[in-house]
Amino acid sequence: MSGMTNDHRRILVVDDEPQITRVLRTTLSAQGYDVRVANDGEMALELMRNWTPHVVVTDLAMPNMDGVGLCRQLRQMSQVPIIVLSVRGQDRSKVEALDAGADDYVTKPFSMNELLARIRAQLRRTPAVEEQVSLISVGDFSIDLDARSVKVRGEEVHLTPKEFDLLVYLARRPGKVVTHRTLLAAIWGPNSTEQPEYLRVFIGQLRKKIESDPSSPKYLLTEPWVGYRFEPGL
Amino acid sequence: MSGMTNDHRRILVVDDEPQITRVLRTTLSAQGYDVRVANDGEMALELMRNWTPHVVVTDLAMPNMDGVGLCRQLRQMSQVPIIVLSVRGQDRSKVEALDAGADDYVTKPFSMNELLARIRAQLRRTPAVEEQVSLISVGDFSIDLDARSVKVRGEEVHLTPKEFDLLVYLARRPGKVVTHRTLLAAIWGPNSTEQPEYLRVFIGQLRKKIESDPSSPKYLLTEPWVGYRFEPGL
DNA sequence: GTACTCCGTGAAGAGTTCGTGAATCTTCGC
DNA sequence: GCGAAGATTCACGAACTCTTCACGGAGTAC
Repeated sequence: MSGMTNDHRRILVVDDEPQITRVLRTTLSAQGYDVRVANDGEMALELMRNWTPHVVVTDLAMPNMDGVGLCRQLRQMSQVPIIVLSVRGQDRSKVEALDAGADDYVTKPFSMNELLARIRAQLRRTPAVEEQVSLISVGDFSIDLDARSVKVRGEEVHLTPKEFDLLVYLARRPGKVVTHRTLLAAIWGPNSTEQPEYLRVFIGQLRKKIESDPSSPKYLLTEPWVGYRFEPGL
Repeated sequence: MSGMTNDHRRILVVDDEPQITRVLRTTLSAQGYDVRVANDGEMALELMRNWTPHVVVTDLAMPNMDGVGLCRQLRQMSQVPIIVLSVRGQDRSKVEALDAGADDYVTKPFSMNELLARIRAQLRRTPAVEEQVSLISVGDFSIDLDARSVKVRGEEVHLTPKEFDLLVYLARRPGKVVTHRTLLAAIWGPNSTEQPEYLRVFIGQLRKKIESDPSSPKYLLTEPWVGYRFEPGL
């Protein structure tokens, strides 16, 4: 394992106790990881939408939303590995967290070497290849994730942030139907999965911008009662 | 997590102490897992070649080849998740095992509930083969679960959500008779098993769409007084 | 033959969802 | 503050799906 660089591996640390986050931030940064800290679950979810870490390390006991709740919410929008830290060593806590979507559970006090090894074990499973790909090229579309620009049939179109996120999510799964619920959770966060009005509006906006005939879409297709599907031309 | 069946999930237990293997085999089998036991590393590797389990649970201290060595060997041939059990709680042992390729490390004595939860967490990452398959291909049918599209004899047909769910449920059990009650519970939920009229209507719709001669069905067959049966052509 | 239950079909009505335009609210730079 | 861009909310017609009902045929028991 030694000799491998940890550069460009992003770790999100979630904890409300500053002394914990300070230690974790320092140690993980020294290992070459890219570290950001959230003080509670809400903040963590917010960060997730823009930053997409490779591993989430979270405390169990937190104000607003506890670690278990955070696991559930995260699992709605992402497959990111989650490591839960806690002073509680009972079976019940462990089982609850693991079944809520956590991948590992470490009891405090823990050795930093152990945590680092467990993080490495999780990172081994996520190839990080997807993140290196900054250019999605499917059919008539060419999407630059870094520049956040989109070209359709060679022509550049301007998309707002939400429109862009929506298109990227669908374009990464060409031909696959994505349910309303999944889309809402991925773009607007797990709490907003009740109002599908967003989708209708933004799909409409997107069609106006990327379809040659918005009234009979060719790329952004509706799957009635289920969700939407992206078909790259040819 | 409850309600999910563990059938056809295979777990390989590696330990040289009979009292441990006996307990693990009994408990895991009771959970519905398919369990096999190897008494040392050599035997484990031998089993791996023919059996391909979904998870390996191994002791650390063993004759011939210890758990760390086994991890290294397994990683040469497989990506199977490995959970290491050990009485040794030192950092060094944990770090060594995890860096050798183990995915989790549980210190003895451990709670069986915790181990079960950790096994579930690992299994979540490696979906069973049958679930990975997003394409059901039987006889004249080709059903893409992700795209929610159905092809019959090469021709694409559009199905509504309920029709699609119904067909998928039957197509996953080709040749088997599914009772009215089971079908209703599966598609409409357990509460709506009182009105079998739904079935007649939707089976009729499906036949109109997928049968070449809906009046004498070839695929969707009626089993009088029992239920329906799906026969893939040829 | 008669009565009964189950199955297939068609169609009508109800109920949801979808697409669209526009109004309102928020955010951010100047 | 002000204005512009984007995000959110609302309303309404259209399109689609689901549910319900009625009727006739097929099979079974007596």
